[in-house]
Amino acid sequence: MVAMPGKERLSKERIIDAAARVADRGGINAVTMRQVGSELGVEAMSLYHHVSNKDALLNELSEWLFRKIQIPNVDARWRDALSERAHSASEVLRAHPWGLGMLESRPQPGQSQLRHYDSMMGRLSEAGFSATLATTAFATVDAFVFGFVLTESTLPFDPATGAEQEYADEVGLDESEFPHLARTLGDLFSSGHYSFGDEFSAGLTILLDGIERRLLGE
Amino acid sequence: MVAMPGKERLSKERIIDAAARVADRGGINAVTMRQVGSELGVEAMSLYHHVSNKDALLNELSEWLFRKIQIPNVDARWRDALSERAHSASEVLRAHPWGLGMLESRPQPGQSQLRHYDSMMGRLSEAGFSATLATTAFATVDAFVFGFVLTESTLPFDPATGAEQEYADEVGLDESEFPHLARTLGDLFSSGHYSFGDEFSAGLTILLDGIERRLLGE
DNA sequence: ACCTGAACACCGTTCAAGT
DNA sequence: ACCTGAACACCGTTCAAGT
Repeated sequence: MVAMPGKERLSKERIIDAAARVADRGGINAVTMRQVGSELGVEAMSLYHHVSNKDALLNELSEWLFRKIQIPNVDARWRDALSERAHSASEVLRAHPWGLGMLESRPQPGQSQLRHYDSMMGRLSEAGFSATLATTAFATVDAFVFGFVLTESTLPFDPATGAEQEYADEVGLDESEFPHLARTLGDLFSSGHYSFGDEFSAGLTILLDGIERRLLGE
Repeated sequence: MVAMPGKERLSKERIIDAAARVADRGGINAVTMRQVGSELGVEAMSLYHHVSNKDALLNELSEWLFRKIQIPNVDARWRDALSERAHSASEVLRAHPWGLGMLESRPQPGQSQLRHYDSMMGRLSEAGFSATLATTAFATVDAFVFGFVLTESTLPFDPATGAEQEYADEVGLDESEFPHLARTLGDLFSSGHYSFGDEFSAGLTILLDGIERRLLGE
């Protein structure tokens, strides 16, 4: 048998990459053994020679994604380290929003997560954080990042395009039913350049300020 | 025909309640038309007389869940209002962790969400928040809550039982590979009563302190 | 008006069979 | 050693049929 054109050997790596492409196109529900197989020009059953089942494939996919989050520089000051982690994580998750839906059903922090924890605990303890405060700080920043991207992904407009106002107009919020909300939105848009995406750094700054205050008070 | 024992008339409400029970038992993936039907002693096809399809049912289920989050008292001070919202939301989501997985794939804030936004904007603007700061404050607290419960749900131990140490021992973290992490965990557990669940109020306090600082500085 | 059975195009997974 | 076809028990959904 001659090698077929465009048909390389299967491997775990190629399967995970294919699964990621399928998820990027159609969300996590599109990731079926049959779809991933067809992305590779192969029957679904062939995948079972390289991953033990679908659940294992999803675990690998989750690791694949979280490995993309950058580990902050060893020389970074604590504030930069937390901030870099937050920005890198939010970028990765924004590019692959299906990752959040996976978090809930995947168990266990994987190797890539542990490497992140370890590195961050190193930076923070060097900066004088107690074990407790370091844990709180990291957990809080991570929770904020995950939750923010999750919220963002449910918005009915794309925050990147700044179409917030068009959306609000379109919905035609009932002013008598939601007076406070209507006024707030009016105020936001009257400035002419409100973007929900900016809330990310605003929230992160509030968080880091809160952590700094706690650090100095310890 | 005589009414069958235990077989009341179907209704949208009964279907949503049944779907919630199925999700509580088996997670969101267990919510299939056939499973929900069988929970009600009825064929899957019968459901289509009351909900247009599965997607509509999941939207109703999402509304059902978010309606459970308490709207803070009108007289509450801003800090209490945000704190009550955070605690109520985290309780509801902790009791029904499948709700988070739904957020990502559900579009649109529903009526119950809008009511919350409106009420909170009312409390915050009375307390002197600008529209921008009010939005940032609410978005940040919500992101933190969602993200925290999401993180918590991926932990391999139940934070309510305080079995953190047993887990850490069991994993047998490689001290040479993750030295900082190992030391941090050692410090945490040496106090004898570390509980990850406590990170919630610790993080929330940091957040509220950060918001207060911003409010006074405006 | 409300419920159902059969049917269709999908799933994950097993297993025996091909090369 | 690696891939596949047929099969099984599941999905969501349609549609014609029952009461």
